[in-house]
Amino acid sequence: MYWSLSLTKEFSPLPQTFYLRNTLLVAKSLLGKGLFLSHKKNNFLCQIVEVEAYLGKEDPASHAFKGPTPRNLSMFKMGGTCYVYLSYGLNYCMNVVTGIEGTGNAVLIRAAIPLLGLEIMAKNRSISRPLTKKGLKNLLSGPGKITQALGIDRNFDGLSFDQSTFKIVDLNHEIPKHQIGLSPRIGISKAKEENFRFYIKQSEFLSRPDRA
DNA sequence: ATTCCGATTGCCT
DNA sequence: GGCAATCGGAATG
Repeated sequence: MYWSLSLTKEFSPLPQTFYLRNTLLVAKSLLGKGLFLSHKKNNFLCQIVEVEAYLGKEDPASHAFKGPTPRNLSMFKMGGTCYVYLSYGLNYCMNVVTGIEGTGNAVLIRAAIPLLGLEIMAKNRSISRPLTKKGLKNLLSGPGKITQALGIDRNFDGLSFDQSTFKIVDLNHEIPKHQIGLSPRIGISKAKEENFRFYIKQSEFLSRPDRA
């Protein structure tokens, strides 16, 4: 598939109603969607292929489990808000807040296919060109890689995904149910058994291989 | 004031 | 597969 820059300008942000649904459903629905960012004269577009759901106060693995704090405050905003936090003191991770205000639900964006702005992404990721096929797969294959590639940091925390310069859009790539994989979430120590990670099966852009 | 530890990544063996 | 890097929020003294 071929994407032109002018084409991306026609994509509208997803309506807020998209985010005001069951978090697991929103997580699944985010697969195949596009993340667009226009930042410092750079235009980025990528397609989400892997996410994880975190179920607010009910979920021991969620940052929202113990209620609002200065760090997780934006998790408790209205669905469609961006929550960014610093992970391990090194990497930023980006979430999509879901549900109504105060619930603290969110979906972590874990991996994506780079579509526009590849050269700048590689530069931001300190990957020396040329961009090989392997390099492409490595560009956004992890939550910290995505934010680094797009230049997303805590300044994006609390923003809404409905702006012309920062939005999640429908790329009209509907993912058939049988192509959606389920697994436990990665890197957590609590609620390990829950299958709240969703990914597009056989995608080469996942944070880890899809082993069947 | 101090300690603990994590929704990660990349480099080394 | 193992482990260091590096930061700040949260818990503890």
